[in-house]
Formats: sequence, structure tokens, C-alpha cells
Amino acid sequence: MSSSVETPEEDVSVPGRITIRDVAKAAGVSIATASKALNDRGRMTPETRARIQTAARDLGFTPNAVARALVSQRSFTIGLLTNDTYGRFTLPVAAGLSAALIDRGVSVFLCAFQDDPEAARVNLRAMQDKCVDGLIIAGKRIDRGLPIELPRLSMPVVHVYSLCGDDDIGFMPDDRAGAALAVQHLIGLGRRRIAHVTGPLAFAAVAQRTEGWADALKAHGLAPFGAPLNGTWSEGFGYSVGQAWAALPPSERPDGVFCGNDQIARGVIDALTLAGLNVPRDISVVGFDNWSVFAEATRPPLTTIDMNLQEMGRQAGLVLLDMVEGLPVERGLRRLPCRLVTRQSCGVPPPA
Amino acid sequence: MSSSVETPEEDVSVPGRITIRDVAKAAGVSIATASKALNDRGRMTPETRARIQTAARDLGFTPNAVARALVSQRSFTIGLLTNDTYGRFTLPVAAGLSAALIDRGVSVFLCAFQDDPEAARVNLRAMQDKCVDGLIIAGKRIDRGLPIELPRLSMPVVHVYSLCGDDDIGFMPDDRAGAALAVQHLIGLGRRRIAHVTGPLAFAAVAQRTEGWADALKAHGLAPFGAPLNGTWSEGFGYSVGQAWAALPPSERPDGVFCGNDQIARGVIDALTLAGLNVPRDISVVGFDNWSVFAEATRPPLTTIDMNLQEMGRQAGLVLLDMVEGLPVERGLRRLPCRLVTRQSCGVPPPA
DNA sequence: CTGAAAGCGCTTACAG
DNA sequence: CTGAAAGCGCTTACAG
Repeated sequence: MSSSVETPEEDVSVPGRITIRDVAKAAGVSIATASKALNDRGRMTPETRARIQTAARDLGFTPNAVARALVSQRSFTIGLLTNDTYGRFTLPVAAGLSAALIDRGVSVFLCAFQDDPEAARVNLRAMQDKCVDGLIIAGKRIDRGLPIELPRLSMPVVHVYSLCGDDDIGFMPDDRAGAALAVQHLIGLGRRRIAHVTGPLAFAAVAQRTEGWADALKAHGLAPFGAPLNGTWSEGFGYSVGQAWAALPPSERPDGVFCGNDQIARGVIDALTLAGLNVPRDISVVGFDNWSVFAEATRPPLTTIDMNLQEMGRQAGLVLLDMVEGLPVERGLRRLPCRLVTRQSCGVPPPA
Repeated sequence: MSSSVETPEEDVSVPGRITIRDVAKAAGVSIATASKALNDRGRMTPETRARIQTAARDLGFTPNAVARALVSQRSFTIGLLTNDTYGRFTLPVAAGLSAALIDRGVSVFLCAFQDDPEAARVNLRAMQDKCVDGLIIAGKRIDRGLPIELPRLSMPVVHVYSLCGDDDIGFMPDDRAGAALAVQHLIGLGRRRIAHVTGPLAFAAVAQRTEGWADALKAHGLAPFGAPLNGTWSEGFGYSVGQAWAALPPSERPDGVFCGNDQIARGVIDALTLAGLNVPRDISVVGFDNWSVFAEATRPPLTTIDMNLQEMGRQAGLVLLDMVEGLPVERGLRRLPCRLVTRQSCGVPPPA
């Protein structure tokens, strides 16, 4: 038994955690006064306040958040509910969210679950039991919600990268403008025959990015180079498109491609390269996502669109906090701007 | 102002959440009795118990976890502290952890932060304030801890995929045996000239995987094919190695390669393919990580080693719970077995 | 078998 | 300016 350990300290003489009672005693005041001093509330002589705060510091007192939650009816926790178990979207969102909230004393419960209603329900229930102050609902596509009813949920909710009804409050990237950014970049580089290869039509993001492609083309008086090519969100699809292009005479190929995501872009580039073509010399390629592990590893590294998911998480957290505090918040969807990240898959922009 | 919304319901007549007081009243008993009935504790007539439980169900009562935490001195929450903001390792771990704990009523706080001591301290502090019952410390390499002192932390801690002292309790993959698995697979396929290309020497995982490579070779009376090649954990490094091999006459090339991770493996394969060689015909390649987005997208898809990180998270959670409950737990490191995932980068195994 | 009381650690009116 | 009291929602001895 000597190699095993009873977890709770056996030394019962150690009273465990320092409570406000301990600091009150040490400072020679009542716990009510101690509480007010520590929260910078109420009125008392500066000396008393200082004495109490010093005592607290000396004892290493940290208020018990559970007790505080019980009386204040605020737990200073929020829940992040997501069906994005892979974390492609949720992880940057969670990072921005946590970073923004940690300073305000709020922590976030991560509830990532497979896309089935039962799991969703169990996790939602857990969040209610834990009395979270609010909920972030995050998904992996902007046209689907989680498989849960949020029936008159008594707590505020912010939707991020998932379906957002008119009466909801939510955040999404401005896919359309982001796509236009990509295409403008290609045009600025002198490309004129700009194709678009992207994901399945069923995704709202696909339609929006396709519109952005058309917008930018139109703004420059350019015709689309062929119809958009829709396939799966995979390297494999991009690869097959690249192969097909490589088999064509140069005059029938695009000189620029805007891809619906980085994986497709990589597939296109790999196929073109293997067929002896050069990216960006023969064809410039832009991706979408700025998924660094792809974008940086592609040869050449991908110029791509970043959705600023981390910033989205930050803003969603801040808005949720406002709602928790009862501040008025506009309903509806916020679309956050995307940004272009330039690497080497498009060539060098002409001198400005 | 009609497009904005005051978050807390304005209807004050709605008393908010159902409490145990409500169910006690509905069932015509005291709240003490209600509590016992709902927790299947104490003794009372089955009828009374049933009546109370029915009342609770009808009212939709769910116990307030905060109040329960305050009295029971257990919050039924744990913290997951990690510096793996990218989530490559932490995400599967978190998934396994949450899934295992949700059934036991415990939720997990996600604290992912950049690798600086101040952020680590702030997050650790937040977890202490929130009175978490225990902590999972997860990293992105097995030979580094988080930049925090865990000075006589009063709560139990389990380390996952990060440095684990002799007196600590932790989980890691059995890198050495996993590597041997990969090499045995190559040998079983008839490969005899088996090279090893992997990450930087400074990583303990590199040394362990290299030992596994040597172990398996030795067990079959084979000599290593050259010294291990150490570089960065990147496609780029694998690519440069592949290029160098492609330039060699076949007799000087390996016929099988065990790579330290999937990115390196992909780089090797891409370079060989671009140079006109065929994987797996000319060279069989095994990766490490089973990072699906790489392993599945590589042409051909990667045979690779999976570290079972999700299972690791599950077991870590269960052990942590045992510690929280005061059960005796063996100190020390647990090494969990890896598993081989067969795809197409090695060729078809000979009929058994 | 059931209930009144005390208490978890804190905060917030309300007296003095 | 400071403290005694009540209470957040629950559980746990302890009486009856």
C-alpha cells in the first residue's frame, strides 16, 4: 500500500481552504465587513479596508466561487455546446472565448458531443444543472443548428458558426465578402480567367462564397471562367479537378482559381504540380480557412482567407456577458469580416 | 429599442427555477425528506419516496448543482489545463474525458492557453476559485510540463501526454511499442531495408519511437537501414528526405520507412511520387499519429499508428474521479498501447 | 418513518 | 463606520 495514495490529505488538522471567516478574524472585524472590504463595496475607513485586504493577501484568501454563485445567482461560468468534435472551428472560437472571459472571472465548460440528440440533451441538461450564466452554441456549418430544442431556455444564448434565427443572436464570418477578397487578389495580380472549385451545394457557405466570387468578377467586368465546380470538401476532389485541367490545352485552363477551402486548394495544387505545371506561374490558387497545418505545408504555401474565428469567439463571449448582465443587446446575426493571408500560391503582387 | 432585448425575463411573476422547496411543498413533506427521497437515501415508505419523485418529475425539478457543491464540498467539475492551443492532442483527450465523466455528473472546464507562465497561473487560479474537484494537466509533448508550480495543490491531478514525475499519476502512449508495431508490419510485408525518419532529437517521443524501430528490427535479425534521420516534425522535412532518396539508385534506397509522424510521412510520399516512384510498390511507408485529415488525404492513404488519445482521456478521467472520491490510486506513469491502422501506403499484407 | 435545525461560504439589506 | 441577521438551495446528523 506504500505505493498508493489516499487523495484527501489525511492531516485533518489542516483546516483546508482559507475562508472569509479566517480573514475577518485575522483583521478583527465581522465577516460582513470583510466581505465589503474585499469587494470594494460599502463605506468604511480606508484603514479598515486596507487592514482587511492585507490580511486576505497574507492568508492567501481566494473567495469560494461556489458560495458566491449561490448567493449572487451567477455562477461566472458559461457553457460551450458544440457538435464539432473535430474542433476545426470550435477550437479557435474556444480560444478567443476563454481568453476574453478569463479576465472577467468567467470560466467555460466544454461540451463537445457527436451529432445525436440524446448526447445534446444530456450535455444541455448538465449545463442547466451547473447553473451556467449563458451558453455559446457553436457548430461546424452555418446552416445547421444543434439537434436540441432550446425551449424558452431561461439563460441567454449566442450562436457561433451555426444556424441563427431572426430572433437569435449570432456570429458568422462574412463568407461572401471574404470570397470577394480572394478574387480581388487574383485580379490584382493580373489574372483574368478565374475559376471556382468548392464544396457541396447543400452548404450555405458554398453559395455565399460563390456569390462573392461572382461579385468580384462582375465589379471588374470579368466573366466567370466556367460554372462553379461543386464536389466534396476534400483534397481528393481538388486533385481530380487539377488533373482534369492539366490534361487541357493552356488556352482552355483557368489562370486563377478560388477554392472553397484549403483542402481543395491543396488537392488542385498537388495535381497540377504532379502534371508538371507550376503554381503560381501557370495558375494562381487561393484557398479558404487558413488552416495552418494545410496552408503552410502546401508546396507552395497557400494564400488563403482567414475567418478570424478567434476574434469571433472573443466577441461572442463579450456579447454573451452583456446579456448575462442584463444589458440590451441587438438581436440578429453579426457577420465578421474575413482577411486575406498572403503566402506563395498566387505569385507576387505587382508593385503598387 | 424594440429590436433589442433585456435578457433576464421581465416577468417577475415567474419564480424562476424550481427548487427542492417546491417539490417538498407539492409532495406535502419537508425539504429534508424531499432531499432524502431524491437522493435515494434515508429510510421512508416506498409510497412517500415515489410520491416525492413523481412530484419532482412533474415539476421538472433539477437539483441546483451549485448549492449541492457548497454543502458537499464537491463541485462535480474538473479542470482541463493545457498549453496545446492547437488542440492536436488535447481535443481527442478532452472528448474521451468528457464522454466518460458526463454520465457521472461531472463537467469539465477547458483552460487552453499559450505557453507562458502568467497565463498558466491565471487559469490555475481560476480553477481553484471555481473549486474544481481535480485537474487534468495535458500537454503536447511527453517530456515537458506546464509552466506552473503545482505547489502542494490541495486537489488531485492527473497528467496526460505531458511530463509526469515519479510521484505523479499520468498517462502516455507506449511510443516504443507503437513504433515496433509499425516496423513489424513492414517486416511482415516482406520489407527488409527499413529506414526511420523522424522529429528532433530533443523530443523524448523521438527517442522512444527510434528504440521501437530498433527493437523490432533486432527481433527479426535485421540491421537498421542507415541511422535515423532527425529533422522537424514537418512535411517539408519528409519531402526533402524523399527527394534525396529518389535521386539514389534503387539499391541504395530503403524499401520501407517508418516515419515519426504523419506529416513527415506525407512529405516523404509526396516527394517520392513526384519523382516517379510508387508508394507502396517501391517503398512502403508508415506514419505515426493517425491524424485523419492527413492520413486519409495522402495519396495513397497512410497506414499509421494511433495513440488512442481518446481512450487515454477516458482512463485519465476515471482515475481522477477515483482520486476525488478518496480511493487509493497507484502513483506513476501508465503507458497505454497504440494500435496500427492499416490503409494503403504499405501495400497488401501477404495472405495469412 | 419524518421533520426541525444547523451549516456549507458568501453577500446584502438593515440596524445600530 | 461596523455588525447581527437572514438567506442563496441544498444535505446531513439528530430528535421525535
